[in-house]
Amino acid sequence: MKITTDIRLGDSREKLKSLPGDCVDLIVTSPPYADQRKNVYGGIHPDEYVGWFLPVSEQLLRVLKPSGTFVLNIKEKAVNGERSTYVIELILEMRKQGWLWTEEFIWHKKNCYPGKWPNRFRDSWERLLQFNKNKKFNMYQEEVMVPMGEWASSRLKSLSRTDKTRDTSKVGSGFGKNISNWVNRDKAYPTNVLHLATECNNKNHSATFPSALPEWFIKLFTKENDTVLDPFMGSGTTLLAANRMRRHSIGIDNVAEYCEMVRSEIKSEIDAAVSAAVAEMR
Amino acid sequence: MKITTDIRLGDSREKLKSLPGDCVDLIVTSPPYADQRKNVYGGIHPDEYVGWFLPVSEQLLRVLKPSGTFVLNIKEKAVNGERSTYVIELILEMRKQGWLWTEEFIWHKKNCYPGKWPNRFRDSWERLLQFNKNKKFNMYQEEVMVPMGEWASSRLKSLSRTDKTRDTSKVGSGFGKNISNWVNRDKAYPTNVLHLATECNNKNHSATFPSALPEWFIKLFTKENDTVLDPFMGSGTTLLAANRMRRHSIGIDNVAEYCEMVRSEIKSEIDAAVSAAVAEMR
DNA sequence: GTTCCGCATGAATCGATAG
DNA sequence: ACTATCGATTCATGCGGAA
Repeated sequence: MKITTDIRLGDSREKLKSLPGDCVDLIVTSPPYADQRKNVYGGIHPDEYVGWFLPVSEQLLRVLKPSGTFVLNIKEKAVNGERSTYVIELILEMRKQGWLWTEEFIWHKKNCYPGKWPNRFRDSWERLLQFNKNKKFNMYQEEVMVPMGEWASSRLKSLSRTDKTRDTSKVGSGFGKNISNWVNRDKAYPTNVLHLATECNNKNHSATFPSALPEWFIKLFTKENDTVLDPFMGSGTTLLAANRMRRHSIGIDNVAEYCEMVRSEIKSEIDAAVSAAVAEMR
Repeated sequence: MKITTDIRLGDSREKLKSLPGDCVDLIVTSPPYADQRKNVYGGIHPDEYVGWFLPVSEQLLRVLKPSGTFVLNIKEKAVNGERSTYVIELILEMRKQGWLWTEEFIWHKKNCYPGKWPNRFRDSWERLLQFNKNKKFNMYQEEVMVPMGEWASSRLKSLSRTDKTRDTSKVGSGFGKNISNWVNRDKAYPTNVLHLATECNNKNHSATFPSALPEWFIKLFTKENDTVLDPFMGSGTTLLAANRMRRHSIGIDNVAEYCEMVRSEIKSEIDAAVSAAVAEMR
């Protein structure tokens, strides 16, 4: 079966209306955060953020299948010495729309942004909010547990020197990591904390999150030939992962060159996969 | 100077009223979670939790010094397949009381409780909500620094051209302004994710948090002879840490045997410390 | 083939200064 | 008073080329 990739240029609030209802198995997205990435997107004021997002989530509720899942990657910024409240307000408002707030995963960023301030430390985590339409939804835990071997080993391969140093050190009042516990363990049960680095090596375009992030949720919440939607596609990390994993995908973005770029990357990945397959058959 | 430990038996909502205003430098507490530890605290229904807690936080706002900090360890439980919203509602209500929601730390539990559910993974993190009265508060960041990654030594050995030339003319982050600050630096500031085990060395008492947790916040937000308060003392982890670190402490609990137990543990720790000091002097 | 080293860059935040 | 812009501060990672 051919895997389709549907990329649409435009504002999600409008473009989503053209999709039929109950057509998507998984939504993974990272919308522009309030007042961030102004150069690319407009930049939404924190006070207006909830009102700006609710029309989108209303449409997402419509297009998601009853068995589907919505994963929202977001983090509130610190303004004037205080954390903004628009994210937690959004959770409350989305529940009024009919969403169930099923879970909150944590993305623990290994390499967070540097900086120093008199009243706070570096922010090294983001929220991964899970929403569902029903209490019953598709979840293929085994799929994540099997690749959990890869997951754990790739995590160990890059077990950074810093992690090791801080393990043994008593400085910092006994805080430290003990990831080495994972060695020699075949299967690991995942938890709701994901420990990943941001990919900061993208050439021209800022990747929102590492591809391991959507990959993990795609494995967990979909099977082959299901459909994944990202209404704020950006550089297309979610769509590329979906395509590689043989899931159909729909992406929406209001920046034309992003749409073009993702289209051509998808195409070149397909071409590469085809020629690899051909080479193997000979 | 003698370090005092003040343990009071009773309900926090009442007992806190007997404390003078602006007398506490740091509050660290882990209140009974909704509907849990029923046997001990009677259990508060999730729907009533906010209303139950607000009179306490109102008193805490009164007794905390303007330069002080309130650290609240809490996590919503999953009820009926959904995460309860009482924690985020509490944040919004406490802001109405006058609290600033300064930061949300994550306690990433190394070895969380094993288990498996059809629709969720193990919960391996808890919230550590930081509240303050003022934008300016005491914070001793140097006290909790962690060893820096090894990359630093090689980098500083030969200051790379990028570090020297990188300036704000490029988009975004301006590194390379004051590299001289970095020479001979071997420690880095921590982040807002705390990664430590759920050690419960309290043999037969309801497990709260590991002592490393209050220790870290006591280091960060107080100095010697400051005063630490735990309005839900339980087995006294916070008070014991404060006492060891030579901070005065106040603990409140409505279970008489907890109060007795903490008193006697504090006493035996002091006795042990005294005899160790005497032995050293001989 | 490994390991090592140099390199670029990231959803940042605060305070001061300017309009 | 209130917003907009600018400067200062700060780590850790994965990649690619070299040893």
